[in-house]
Amino acid sequence: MKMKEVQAQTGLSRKAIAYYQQKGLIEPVVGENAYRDFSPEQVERLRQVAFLRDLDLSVEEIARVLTEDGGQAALGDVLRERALRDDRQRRKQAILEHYARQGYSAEMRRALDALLREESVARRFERLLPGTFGQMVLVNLLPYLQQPLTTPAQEEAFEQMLSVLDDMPPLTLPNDLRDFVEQAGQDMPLDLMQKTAQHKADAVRDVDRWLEDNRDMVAQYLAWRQSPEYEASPAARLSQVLKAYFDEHGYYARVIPLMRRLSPAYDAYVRQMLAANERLMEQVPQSKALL
Amino acid sequence: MKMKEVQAQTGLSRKAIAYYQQKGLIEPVVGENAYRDFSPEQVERLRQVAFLRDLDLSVEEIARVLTEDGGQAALGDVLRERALRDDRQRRKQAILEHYARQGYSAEMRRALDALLREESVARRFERLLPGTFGQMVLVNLLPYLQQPLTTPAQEEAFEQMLSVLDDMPPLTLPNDLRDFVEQAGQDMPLDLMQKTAQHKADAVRDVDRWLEDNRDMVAQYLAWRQSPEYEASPAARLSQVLKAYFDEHGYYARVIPLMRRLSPAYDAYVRQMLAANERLMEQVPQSKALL
DNA sequence: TTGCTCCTCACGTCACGTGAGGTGGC
DNA sequence: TTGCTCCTCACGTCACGTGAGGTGGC
Repeated sequence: MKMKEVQAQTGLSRKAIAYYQQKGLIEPVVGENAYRDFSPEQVERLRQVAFLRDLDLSVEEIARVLTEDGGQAALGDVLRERALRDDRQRRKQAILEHYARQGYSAEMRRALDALLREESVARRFERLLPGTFGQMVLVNLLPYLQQPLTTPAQEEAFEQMLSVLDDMPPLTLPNDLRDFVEQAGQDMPLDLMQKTAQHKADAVRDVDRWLEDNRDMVAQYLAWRQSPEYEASPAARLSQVLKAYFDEHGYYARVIPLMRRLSPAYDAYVRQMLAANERLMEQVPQSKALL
Repeated sequence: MKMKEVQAQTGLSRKAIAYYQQKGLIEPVVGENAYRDFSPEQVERLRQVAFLRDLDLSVEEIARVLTEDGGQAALGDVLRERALRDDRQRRKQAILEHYARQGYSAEMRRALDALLREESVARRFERLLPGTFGQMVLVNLLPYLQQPLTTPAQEEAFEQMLSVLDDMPPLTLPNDLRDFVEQAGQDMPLDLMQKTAQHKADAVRDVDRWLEDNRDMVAQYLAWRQSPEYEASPAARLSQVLKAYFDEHGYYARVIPLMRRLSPAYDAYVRQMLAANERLMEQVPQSKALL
């Protein structure tokens, strides 16, 4: 099939098609006269490209979504990124409405700064930890990023954190683990993640009480974690891969300390968590086996 | 104040500042050595530019918003455009989620096509009729644009309509009328417009009944329309200016007929409206004076 | 002289659009 | 030969970023 026909069938322009070819989305046969020849499958693919472009996916996102392998996971990533972005968009709209009514104020500027910090950190984590992970890690940090930075030292810590994140390579999972994560993430909407993070923060603030209230669950969890089923499950491997990744690229050694410097509240949270961990070891000695 | 200091105070980059200067947002004094010198007022203005850019307004939008005269109206325009855009965004997100679950289907393509038609018409009306007007005209057409186009003739009518709209010059109102429109539009959120349009369509479908139910209101309205207060009000002038604009640029002569060709439902609506008008003249003879 | 500030090009990004000028097919 | 299809440059868009290479101020 030649150019004109393909344009008619897909609704795409000559230039758009050439551009998608240049970006590697299709590889038509190029004849001796330099004419392109498109197979029906390529036309179908172009139809999909047009559809996804019309939904505002970037060409690069489309390339990821339309690969045989991991397309579903890539689509999940896009969907989740969009959900977060739309949420920020709404909050920006609210600030703008506020501005329309009251004019510029330093307070609005601070609110926007927090939003922008959130945005830049979000983008980094999306790059590093695709899929549900990026979001989970992010959701744990977001509440602390929303507080205003008051000292230059805090701002510097923030900038340093960004550049550390920029220097980290993205986590790449073997195909089976990636699919496992994607599956697990399917039923994990954003608000549930946020609730879980909140719940964890609450638990950490008063471990003894939490242990009291959840004794059975803790026992079950520990049993599972030490069971052969767990050892054989993708979850176990995933956990190891993650730990190794975070260790190797200085997440614990560099990112966490910078977060603690820029947010006193996060610092307090980490200290509570460390203390909580110790209490857990004391109260539930079997948990030591998890280290 | 020199470059470095301005960058520090505003958080803007050297290049961003130069770009805003090039676009005419600020005009610093340029000395003999080609060094720029910024006044405190210009720095304050740059702060506002930075704020609005961070809220994703384009530089051109910012230029309109930050003019002495009509800035408030321009900001209102931006706000309303964003509200419509966000709404379309959400519907795109819904289609994408649908795609993620079920894969590509012709039905989804049709739904998206309707959305895109809406988008391109919306953009045209935003250009032609800024402020609340564009939205009001648009909201009246949207329900009909959402239906699928089944014949090539309908698609052609749509394309022609777009090019007619592209050839129309934007309506420019004198300052006082523009401010009047902006004031009136303040308390007119989108959903109210949609309800009003729906109510009008219902009324037109059964005029006699509507006249019956609203006899008092109609009488009051007619009295007002013929009162000297109305004649002296901005509303009267506005109505004349609008009619002249629509007449002169072929809205009645070209756009409406094309809409009727592309949407049978709209055609029916227009015919009902014409009939309703005649009934109105019969039943309420005073209404003829409005012609 | 040195280190810092500031300047002006020039080129790149993203997803194409808009021609200009030329060739191939029927 | 004519009209149509297809091609390859080249340049533009938006809001800057990233240098390179040069000058001014203290």
